[in-house]
Amino acid sequence: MKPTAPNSPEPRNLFQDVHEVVRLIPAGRVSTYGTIAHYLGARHGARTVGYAMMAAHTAGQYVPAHRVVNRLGHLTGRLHFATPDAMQQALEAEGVRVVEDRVQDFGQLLWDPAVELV
DNA sequence: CGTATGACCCACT
DNA sequence: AAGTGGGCCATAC
Repeated sequence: MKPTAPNSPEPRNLFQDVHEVVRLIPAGRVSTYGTIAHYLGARHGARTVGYAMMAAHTAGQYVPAHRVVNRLGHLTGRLHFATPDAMQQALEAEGVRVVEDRVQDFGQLLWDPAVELV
């Protein structure tokens, strides 16, 4: 990869934090980029969270990126999965109803780490 | 080494 | 009230 700085034993990039938070999302629940970003303390970091999702496949651990949607409950990243329907099928497999790439009862299924994770 | 791109959200005019 | 631009991190060429 790339040689890290001599004083950086653990490069805790924001991407790593995002990946870890996403991994904490329980099955059957969904979260949003803005919510995670806000939890990390980055008001304008929502975009960075989205970038982290795309780079999720670079993480050593599995990241349930299918449980992360935009604030509108829209499956924005469905085209980035192995198949266009992989995200929707994964959500439905967990009991999440998805219609036209839109999560039903999104407000109820929304998982906020700052609230649920106390 | 510098430039460009990529799953978004909020604030301002 | 609606529309537009700005702000952020990391990786690849």
